[in-house]
Amino acid sequence: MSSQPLEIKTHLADLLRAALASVAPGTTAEIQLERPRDASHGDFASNLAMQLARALKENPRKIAERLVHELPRSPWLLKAEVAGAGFINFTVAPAAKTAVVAAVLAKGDDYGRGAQKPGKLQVEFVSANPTGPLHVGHGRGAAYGASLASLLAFAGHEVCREYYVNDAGRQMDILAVSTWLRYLDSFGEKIPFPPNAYQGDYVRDMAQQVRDAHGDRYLHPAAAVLACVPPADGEGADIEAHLDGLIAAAKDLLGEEWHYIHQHALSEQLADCRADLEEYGVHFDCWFSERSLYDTGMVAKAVAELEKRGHLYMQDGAKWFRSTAFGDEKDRVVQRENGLYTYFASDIAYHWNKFERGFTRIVDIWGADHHGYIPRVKGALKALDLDAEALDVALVQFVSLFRGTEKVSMSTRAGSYVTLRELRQEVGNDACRFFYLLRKQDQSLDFDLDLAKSQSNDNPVYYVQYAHARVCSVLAQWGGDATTLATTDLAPLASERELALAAKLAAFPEMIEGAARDHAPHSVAFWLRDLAAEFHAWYNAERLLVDDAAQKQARLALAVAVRQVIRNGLRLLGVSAPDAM
RNA sequence: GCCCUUGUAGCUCAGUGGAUAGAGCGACCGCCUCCUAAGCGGUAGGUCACAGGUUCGAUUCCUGUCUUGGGCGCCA
Repeated sequence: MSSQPLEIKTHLADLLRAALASVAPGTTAEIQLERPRDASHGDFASNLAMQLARALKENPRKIAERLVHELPRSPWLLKAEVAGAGFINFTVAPAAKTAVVAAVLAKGDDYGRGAQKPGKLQVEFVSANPTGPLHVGHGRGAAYGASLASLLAFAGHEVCREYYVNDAGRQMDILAVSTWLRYLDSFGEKIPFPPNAYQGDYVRDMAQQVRDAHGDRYLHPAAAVLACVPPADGEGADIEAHLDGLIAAAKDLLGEEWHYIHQHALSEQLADCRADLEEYGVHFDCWFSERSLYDTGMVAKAVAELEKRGHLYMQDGAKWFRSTAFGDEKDRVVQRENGLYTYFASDIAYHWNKFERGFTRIVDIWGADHHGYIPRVKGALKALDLDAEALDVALVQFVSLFRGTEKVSMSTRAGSYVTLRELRQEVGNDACRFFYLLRKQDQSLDFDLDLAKSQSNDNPVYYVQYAHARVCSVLAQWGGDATTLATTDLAPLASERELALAAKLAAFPEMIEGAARDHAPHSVAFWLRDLAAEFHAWYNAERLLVDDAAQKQARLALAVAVRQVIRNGLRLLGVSAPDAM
C-alpha cells in the first residue's frame, strides 16, 4: 500500500502531466479531472485532449489516444481509455477507492477540513433592527449566514461572525416612542396610536415592564405630548411627520429619562433576538454597535475623509457623496439638511472600520431589497482607497410564508407576522435550518407551514438523519468498539455499491471546497441527501452484520465512515445527527 | 422607464462550456420470517422560455424578445 492512497486524483493528474510533457513538450494546460456521473465512464474523466485540440490543431480523439499511450504505468490505475469526443476515462483499482474509509476514520471530525488559508474573513449577517421579534425572513438569513460561516471556517478560513446592531437610527426611536405611548395608554392618557409605530404586543409588554419598575415616573398628560405635534390626519397630514413630532415631544418632555425608555426597549429586544438565535444554533463572535461609530467619532471621521478627498459637495443644504464617480447611478446624501448623518454615512464608517480591524475578506449578507445599495457602499470604499473587491455581498431573497395555499401577509410595523420562534416551535430547529438551505439563497423561497408540519416525516432532513441513526443502530447490535475499525482490512469491500459509496466519501473534501468557494451551503445539503440515498440503497441491498468476520468488519468500517461524513456535513448546517430516531 | 433577478419533468427545485440533463414530491407497479419500511427497487413523465451569436462542443457564456419577482427616499 502506498502511503498516499487518498491522493488518487492528484496521482492521476501527475500521470496526465507526464503524458502531456511527452506528447506535446512545452505545452501547458490545466489538468481537469471530474468524476463522471455515469459509471460506465470510469471513475475519473479528463477533457485534456479536447482542451488541446485547438492549440495542437489536431483531432481531440487522436490527441487522447497519444496521451493514453504515453501515460506512465501505475499500480493504482487499472484502465485508461479514450471515449466520446475525446475524453480520457480512468478506472482505478478498488484499493484506491476504499482507502478513503481508513482516512475518514483516522481524521474523524476533521475529515474534509481544508488546509489553513491566509487572511481574516468576516461574515456579517442577520443584523436585523432590534425593534421586535425576528421573523421568518431573518431565519433564512441566519440559517444561510451561520452555515456559510461554518463552511468557510471548515474550508480553512479564519472566520469572524458578526451582527451589526442598528441601535442609532430612527427605527429605534420609533420603538422607544411606541413603548412610551403604550405606557401612557396604560395610565389612561388618550393618544391615538400611530399606524406607523410598532404595533406588536411585545411593545405593550415592555410598557408594562417600565410601569412595574418605575410607576408613573414617565407619565405626562396627553395634551402636553400632543401640544406641538403635527396632526396625524386631516388636510395635508403627514403620518411620518406626526410620528417624528411624537418622538421630539418625548425627548423634550422626558429629557434624560428618554434614554431609559430607549435603552430598555433596545436591550429587551436585543436580548430576545440573541436568545432566539442561540436556541436556533446561530452564534456570533461580535455584536457591533452602530451607535459606537457615532460615539467614537468614526462617522464624522469617515465623512471628513471623503470631504478631504474631494468626493463631497453641498446641495439643497445637504452634504452629498459623488457616488456616480464610482459607478453608482445617482449621488447620495451622507448628511441631511437637519445636520443628521444618514444611515449610509454610518455604513461607510462601518465598512471602513471592518478594514481597519484587519479583515481581508468581508462577506455581507443582506436582504435582497438592499441590492441597489451595493454600488454606493463599494463606491465609498473605492473613494477611501479601500479594496472594494474584498467585499462580497450575498443577497438573501424573500421568504413567503404560506399556510396551505394561502399566503400569510406580513408586516413588521403592524406586528402581524410569524416569528422565527413560532416557526422553530412548529417545524423544529433541524427541519427549519435544513429546509431553508434546500433553496439557493438568492432565489425567493415559498415556505409552506402546513406542508413543513404535515410532511415533517418526509422532510429530507429526517432522511439524512435516519441514515446516521441507522449506522448507530447497527453498531449497537454489533456491540463492538467502533474505534477498532480504523485499521480494518478493506479488501472485502468489492461490490459496485460499496466502491461507489467509498468514492462518494472521497469526494467530500472537494464538495466542501467548492461549496465554500461558491458561498453555497445549500450544495452541502443536497450532497448529504445524495450520500444518504446511496447509503440507504446499500443498506437495503446488503446485510452489514454477516457471519464472515472480515466482510462484516469491512462493511462496518464503511458504515462508520458514512456516519462520520454525514455528521461532519450536518454539523456545518447546524443540524443535529441523532443516534436514534 | 432604468437596474437587478427568474424561466429546466404534473408540482417544488438542483445542476453543468462536454458524453444519454438529475433529485424530492405526486402518479403507477412491487419489496418487511431479515441490522429501524422515517427505508428500498421499478415504470411513466423534458424542444433546459424563444430566436440569433461565440465555440471542436451551449441547457450553461453573449445579444435580443417574451416572462417571474424585487429595487429605484435627505428611510433603515
